[in-house]
Amino acid sequence: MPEGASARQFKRRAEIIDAAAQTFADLGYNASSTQNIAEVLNLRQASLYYYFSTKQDALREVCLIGVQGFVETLEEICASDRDWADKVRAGIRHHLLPLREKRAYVKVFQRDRHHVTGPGRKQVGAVTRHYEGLWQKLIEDGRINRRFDSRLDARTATLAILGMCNAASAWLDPEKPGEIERVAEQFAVIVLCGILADSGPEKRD
Amino acid sequence: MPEGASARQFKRRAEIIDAAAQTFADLGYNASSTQNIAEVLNLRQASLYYYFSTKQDALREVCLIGVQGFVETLEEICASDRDWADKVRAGIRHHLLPLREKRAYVKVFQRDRHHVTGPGRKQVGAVTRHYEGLWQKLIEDGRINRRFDSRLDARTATLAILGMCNAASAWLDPEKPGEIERVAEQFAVIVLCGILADSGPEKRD
Amino acid sequence: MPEGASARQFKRRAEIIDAAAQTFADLGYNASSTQNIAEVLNLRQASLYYYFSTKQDALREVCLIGVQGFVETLEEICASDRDWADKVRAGIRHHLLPLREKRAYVKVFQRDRHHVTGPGRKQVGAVTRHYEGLWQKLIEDGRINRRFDSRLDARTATLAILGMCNAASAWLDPEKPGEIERVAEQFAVIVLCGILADSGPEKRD
Amino acid sequence: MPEGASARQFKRRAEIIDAAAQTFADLGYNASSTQNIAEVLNLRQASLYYYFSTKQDALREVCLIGVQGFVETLEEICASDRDWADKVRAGIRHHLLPLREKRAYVKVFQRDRHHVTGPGRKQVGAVTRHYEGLWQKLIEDGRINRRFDSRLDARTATLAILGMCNAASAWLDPEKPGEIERVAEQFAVIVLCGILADSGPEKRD
DNA sequence: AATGAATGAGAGTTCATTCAT
DNA sequence: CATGAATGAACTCTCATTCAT
Repeated sequence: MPEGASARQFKRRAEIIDAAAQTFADLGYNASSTQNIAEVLNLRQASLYYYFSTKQDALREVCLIGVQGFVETLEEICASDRDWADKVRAGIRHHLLPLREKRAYVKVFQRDRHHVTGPGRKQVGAVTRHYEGLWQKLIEDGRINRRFDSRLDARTATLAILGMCNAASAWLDPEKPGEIERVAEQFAVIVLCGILADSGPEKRD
Repeated sequence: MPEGASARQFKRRAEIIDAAAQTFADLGYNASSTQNIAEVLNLRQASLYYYFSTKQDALREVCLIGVQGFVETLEEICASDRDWADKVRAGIRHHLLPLREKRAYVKVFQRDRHHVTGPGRKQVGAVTRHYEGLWQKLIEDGRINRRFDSRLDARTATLAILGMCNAASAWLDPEKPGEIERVAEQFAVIVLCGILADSGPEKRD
Repeated sequence: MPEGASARQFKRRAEIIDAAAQTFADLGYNASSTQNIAEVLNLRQASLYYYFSTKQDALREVCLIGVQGFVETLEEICASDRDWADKVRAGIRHHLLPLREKRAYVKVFQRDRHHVTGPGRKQVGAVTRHYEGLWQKLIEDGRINRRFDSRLDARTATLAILGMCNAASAWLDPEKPGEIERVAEQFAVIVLCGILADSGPEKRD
Repeated sequence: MPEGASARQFKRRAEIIDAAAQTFADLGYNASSTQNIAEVLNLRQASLYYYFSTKQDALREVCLIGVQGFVETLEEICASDRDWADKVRAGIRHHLLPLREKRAYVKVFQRDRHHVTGPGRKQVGAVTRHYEGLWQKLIEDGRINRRFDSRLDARTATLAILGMCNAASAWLDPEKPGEIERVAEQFAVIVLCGILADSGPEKRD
């Protein structure tokens, strides 16, 4: 059954890339040797090259999997007819959710994407810029529609939100049930309302 | 003039470490070769070892310079008798200000500190934890004193703020006059008040 | 044939260590570069590291092979019920015999053992001390049983004998048939009877 | 006073060479760095080159000092009208005596002389061969005159004696009063009479 | 008489990669 | 599929040596 064989192959390949992602996430791309990856898999170094042709290639693939879905999801959110505040809340939530299924990939993308060279570089860069652009447009639109504070600079706010969210991949424990949702909600509250308490009649700050 | 000689030595050494910081900041610690550093200085690679004994050592020194002052400054801010909101605002501001004078050092500290090994590792870790602890206490105290939102989890808020601020070292242009202050103020507004506009009588969110 | 493969591996590794032993014996450990070793084998220098992980490691292995058997053989000799003189004679003989099969290893052990560092150091030191101890006990016992001269200091005599024998690895030509046995016998005569001729009735010296 | 200055210079130079000898003796020539030597003297590395022009040069000088006197002393002994046994005894004694005043030099000569290259090599080799030749002649003459055992091979016996004596530089403690003389006497007894006890009427071995 | 600064050469070691099996 | 063996390139680090001061 060639199909079954192919499926098995496919799965094995995924395991290899998974090990690469894990290793890159733990040690960083440059500090990871192919030896490190092979050890995780109980494989000899040379055997890896049956699955990818270059360490660089593995990085590119890990990064691409790491961004996969971000753009589409955010586009859907933006296209929906929710309130802007809700869009931001959902945006944050869906920025963190992938940590559950592919934390290593996301982490590697965020930290090591700059080490992608060759043709993959542009691709990765383009996706990144596109994603940031979507966020920026979301903020900007919300501001123009007077839903967001008029003093805001959309780009700066975007980078603030993304900085906040990206850092989470370094400390958030995705195994802990409900943790991702909790953190996402906290982030959303901070971003939307700030940390100041509503202090009765007096306007804040 | 022995003093002049010693001062010259000191200055030269600073230049070397500066080049290391610059290189690490640009390429990342592991992707930086000592050769790269030497080229910046118009020096042969071997000559670097007259100034530091190990690439690791250079990293350690860069990282320590990179954190220098953060703790002290934040301690002063916390100890002052300002309002909590002002403390947070000042904290953010002084987290970004060092980017002006030693951006490379700060960036390296933030991104490559985990690659410090040996005795320096503990030192760097301790400072980092101390700094985070100060922030967390600041938030927590503000919350207990009902100045900050009671729904806040202090640790999560802390990591949110620091994530936001740290990311700035990757994109903020410290050469642009007033930029740091502008970004700091934007961050402060977001963190304190959120991005929502005050929309008249209706309470937000 | 996995067994054949394994045997081939084993043999190849032995060749590598052999080349290391040869090179160390010729130039001394510190004056031998891994390059030197590689040249003997018609291999690129980097390829050596497929077989051992460190030059130090190679030295350790060479040294251990160099001492291998000495202790066991001497123990057997001591345990036999020969006369003490015969034991000494046999001890000398079996100290020299290994030069035939593994001269380089023995030479390296004798001259460069002090350059073994790390965990191997203790091991090598222990074996050495054990071997010396056996000799010393042999001499001491012979003296106590009035077979050896009562004026002897066992430790000094031991070191005298070993010094004499060890030096042989520097000049004795083990290729020459019968040479080892000839030298061993000469040494035994000297050690046991001294060089003075029996001059009739008058006692010597 | 130029003479006083010159004398001081001379003395200083001797100190430098002394430090080199000490270091070579402790670590071996190849494992000794000029840095090691400088440390002993509380001097910077570069300063050494005021006193010798090359590490090789230092080795050559140390070696030459290490052999100095051996040939002359042995020649005198051979030329004297003592009995052959006495000559051997004196030869051994005067082979060990220099350990008292210049142990490091002797040790380096014995172990590292082969690392002398260039013009010094021949010189060192010639002295060595001359010294060995004197011993060999001494033994041979004794044998021809029926004072030494007729079964002896002079060359082998020579190398046996020298091996025994040379090894002493590795373990003999020259600080201990009387130790050198004691060891020399033990060696002489062994070499001349052997270790067997005189067992009454029955001839030994 | 000594030093600070620098350098060229080379050493040991690591590593991604290849290829025949 | 996987491995053993090998390699070229690069890297960090050491060291003897030089030279202006």
